Amino acid sequence: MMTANRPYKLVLDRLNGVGLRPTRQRLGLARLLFEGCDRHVTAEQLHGEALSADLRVSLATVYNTLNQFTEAGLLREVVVEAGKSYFDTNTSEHHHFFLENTGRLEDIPGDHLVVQSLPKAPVGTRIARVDVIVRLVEDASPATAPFCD
Amino acid sequence: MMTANRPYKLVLDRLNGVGLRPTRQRLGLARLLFEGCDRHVTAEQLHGEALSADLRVSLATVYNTLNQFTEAGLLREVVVEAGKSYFDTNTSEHHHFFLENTGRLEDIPGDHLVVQSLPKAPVGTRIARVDVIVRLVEDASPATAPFCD
DNA sequence: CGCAGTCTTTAGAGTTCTTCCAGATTGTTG
DNA sequence: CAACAATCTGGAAGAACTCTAAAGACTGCG
Repeated sequence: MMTANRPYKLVLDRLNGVGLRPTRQRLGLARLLFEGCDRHVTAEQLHGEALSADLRVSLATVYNTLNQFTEAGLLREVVVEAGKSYFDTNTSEHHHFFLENTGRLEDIPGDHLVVQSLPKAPVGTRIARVDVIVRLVEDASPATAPFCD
Repeated sequence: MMTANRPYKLVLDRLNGVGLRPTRQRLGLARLLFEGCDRHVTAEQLHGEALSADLRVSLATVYNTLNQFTEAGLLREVVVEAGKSYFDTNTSEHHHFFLENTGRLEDIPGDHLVVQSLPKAPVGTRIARVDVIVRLVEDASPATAPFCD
């Protein structure tokens, strides 16, 4: 009853949890990012959404916030195209489909993909992360619209 | 005996093979790229090398050439960092180590890495390529210098 | 060989994405 | 609520890349 009336509560806790001051801008952006299903956004996209949602925020702040959230482990950066960064709200270990035609990025569901027999890291280094991008191109038939992005 | 005295012959054939006019610039860049072992370079890097090698060529031409070689299948583009493109002279199917500290990109040798149980592509699409990046960070001990890049 | 005619190259301007800056604003703490 | 620090902002700056229009270099044909 109470929580239902306080939509900010969840994201607020999230910001406090990582020691980021809960400003109007950060709260608003966090709601856009974390309320609803997993998302993959660029800074420009998120900025556009923020303006549409009547959240006055500058592009510089969107960049700052995305980077801070990423450092704090709330987001994960995914690089698939030169000169563009995507931010993924799903920080668990998983991989991606990238639709080259449209620039859409999607999680590969479940554990449908396994990397077998990882090579050992060269001397003096250790593996920090393994990224797999499955690049897709549009086929003859039109794709169905997905729920999330 | 003869071929040993004509170092340009191999790259010349290569350019002719893909229908690119063998200009001084393209020949020079092709030699830097394809004579010697497999390489991973950025446009700026290659431009620097060209100048050091007394090959007068503009940065715009380096970009043009790298893109043309890629379209022709002589190179493969690899994206690992936001806002930077690497070009790989090894066009066969393989994956990469990326050393986050230094920005070095290296091939993962042999078939030491296998992607198991690829998910099926979403309706209306088909898989064009699968990229695997194993991201490394430097450990305590210093890494040994590699032969190629 | 020589000269169209076409393809390439080039310097510099332009684009896009992102970060930096310095001053104004906001959140927090006592 | 004052004071201090953290944050936000628009605009300038930067990095990587592409575009443009004019000059230069190959190639094929005569």
